[in-house]
Amino acid sequence: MDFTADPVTFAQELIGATLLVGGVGGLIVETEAYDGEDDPAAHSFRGQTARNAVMFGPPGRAYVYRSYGLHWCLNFVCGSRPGRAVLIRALEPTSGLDVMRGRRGVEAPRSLCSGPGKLCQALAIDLGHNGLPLDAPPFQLAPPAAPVPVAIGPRIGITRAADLPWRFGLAGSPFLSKPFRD
DNA sequence: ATGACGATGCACT
DNA sequence: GTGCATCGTCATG
Repeated sequence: MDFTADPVTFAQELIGATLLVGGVGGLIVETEAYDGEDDPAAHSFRGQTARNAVMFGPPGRAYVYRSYGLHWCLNFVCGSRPGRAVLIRALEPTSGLDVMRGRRGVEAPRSLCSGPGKLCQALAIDLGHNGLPLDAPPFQLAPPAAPVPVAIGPRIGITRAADLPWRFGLAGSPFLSKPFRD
């Protein structure tokens, strides 16, 4: 995977890619792009801080942060300029289903990783993963085996720049955090 | 030192 | 569809 691609491009390229953490995970079916200091919704919009420092480091690392005081969210730092990242929002579980069921406390595969906080719980991602390279254990990342149909829509859960169509998903997938409007 | 506010998920109506 | 848990981070004083 080309981590130097800009986030809007990279977020689309990630749809259909395989993400495993410690052998547990699945196919990436939903992502969002965050485009640095030009993007009012990005954590890096107001410059570098202790929390978002990883976003200003080299691409190809994991940026992990806590959301609403209780969930973790996973991003892939990317691009040729600092402050860019792609939020991983949902997976189609393919490996380690029982492990994920145990961590999540739910049975239905479609409820295992259908949201940024859910997938971090299912893959046991926390602050300890912040800054780790994505091309080395415990991470395994592989591009899509074949081209996939990508749906496009506005990003979720933000108040600024909420109109930008920077959410991407596997068209028609039942594993999305929320369906796309056709 | 303090206060406002989330790149959410879940239970409940 | 609505309400709320829950706390780190950041801007402000």
